[in-house]
Amino acid sequence: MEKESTKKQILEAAQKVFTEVGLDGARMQKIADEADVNKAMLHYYFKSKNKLFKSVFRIIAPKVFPEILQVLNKDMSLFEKIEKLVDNYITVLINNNNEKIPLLILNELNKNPDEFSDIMLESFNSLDFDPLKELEKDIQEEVLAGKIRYIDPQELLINIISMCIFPVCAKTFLQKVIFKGEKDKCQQFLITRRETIPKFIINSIKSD
Amino acid sequence: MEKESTKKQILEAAQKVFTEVGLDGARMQKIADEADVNKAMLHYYFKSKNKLFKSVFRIIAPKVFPEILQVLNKDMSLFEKIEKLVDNYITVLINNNNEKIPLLILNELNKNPDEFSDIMLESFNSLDFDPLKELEKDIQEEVLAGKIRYIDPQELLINIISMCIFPVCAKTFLQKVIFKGEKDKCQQFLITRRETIPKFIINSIKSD
DNA sequence: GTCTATAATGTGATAGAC
DNA sequence: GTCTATCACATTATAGAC
Repeated sequence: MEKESTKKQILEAAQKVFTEVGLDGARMQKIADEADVNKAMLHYYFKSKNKLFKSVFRIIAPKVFPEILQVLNKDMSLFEKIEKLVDNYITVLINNNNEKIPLLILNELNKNPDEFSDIMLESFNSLDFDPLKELEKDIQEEVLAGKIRYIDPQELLINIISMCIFPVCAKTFLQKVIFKGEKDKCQQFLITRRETIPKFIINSIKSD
Repeated sequence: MEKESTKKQILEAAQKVFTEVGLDGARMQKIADEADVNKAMLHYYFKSKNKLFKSVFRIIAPKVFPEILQVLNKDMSLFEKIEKLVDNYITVLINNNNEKIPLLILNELNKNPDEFSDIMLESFNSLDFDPLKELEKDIQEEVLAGKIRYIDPQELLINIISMCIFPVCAKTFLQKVIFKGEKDKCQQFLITRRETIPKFIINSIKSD
C-alpha cells in the first residue's frame, strides 16, 4: 500500500522545481530536498525523472487549458462568457504557484510533441462539450441579433488566450523593458487586464 | 587572428541547437557536430557553454524585439504602423529559423533574469527613439482627430505583441488541440493573422 | 517504505601534440 | 587554429540492508 502523503509531497516539490527550471534543468536531488524525502523515494514512486515529469504534466496541463474553458458551457451571454473567461485566466495565472506553468507546458510540448501533445489532447477531450462549437453558436446568435460582427471562433479564442497568457509568460521582460524596472506597475498592469482585455475584445467585435 | 568562418559556423549551429532544446538541454558535442567542427573549438572560441549561449542570445534577442519596432518611428498613420508592425512580426516568426526564438528568450529570461534581462534592455535602448512615447503621440493625435478612443500605449503594444507571438509559441498545441491535427489549417491560420490581427485591433480602438 | 552506498553514464572542460 | 585524449565532476538510477 502506497503512502499517499509522501507521493503527494514529491509531486508538489516536483511541480515547483520543474516550473522553475524546466525538465532538463531540474535535479532529482533538489526535488527530494524540497519534498523533504530521500532521493531514492522518487524512483520508488515514479521509476524515473521522465515519468515523474509526466505525472506532474498531467496535473498542471488541464489547469491552464481545458478547465478554465468550462465557463463557455454556462448559461451566459457571449460578452459575459468573455468577461468570465478572462477573469478565470487572470485569477489562475496571477497566482505565484501557477504563473510559470504555461511556459513550462509550451516548452516541453515543443521539445517533445510526440510525448506530451496526446496528454493535452486527452484533457481537452475530457470536457463534456466542444468549446469551439459552443463559441460558434454564441457568435451566430449575437450576429443574428445584430450585436456583433462575425468572427471566427478559433480566432476569437486564440486572441483571448494570447492576451491572457502571453504577458504572464513575458513578465520578466515586461518588468525590465516596458515598465523600466517598476515591478509594482507591471503587476498592477497584469491585474488590471481583468477589465482591459474584455473591453478590448468586446470593442473589437461589437457592431458599430 | 580568429578564423571568422569557424566562429560563424559555431554560432549558427549553436542557435539551432539552443532554440531546439534550450540551454540546459543543449549538448556541446551536438553543436560541434552541427557546425562540423571539433568540440574543443567551441571552448577555444567561446570559453564555456554559458558564454556561447550569451553570444547567441545577443544575436537573436534583438530580432524579435527592438528591431521590429523600428516601424513605429516611420512617417505613417497609426493604423498603417499597426498593420506594418504585425506584418513584420508574422514575416519574421513564420520563418522556420525564427519560430522558436521567442520561447527560448522567454525561458532563459525567466530562469535567469539577472543574467539576461540587461542584454534585452541594452538592445531596446539601442533604438534611437522611444517606441512607447512615439505610440502615445500617435494615439493622442488620432484621439484629437476623433478617429479612435484613447488606449494606453503599453496596453496596445502588449496586445499586439501577444497576439503575434503567442500563437507561434503555442503552435504545437494549436495544431494538436485547436486544429485537431490539421497542420496545414493551423499554418494557414498563422499566415492569415497578417490581416486578421490588424483588423481585430483597429476595430477595437476606432471610434464608432 | 525508507535509507545508504554505489554503480553507470554523460558531459563540460582542459592539457598538450601538431 | 585544430585535433586527440582524458580529466573531473555531476547526476540518474539501482542494489541491498533495515
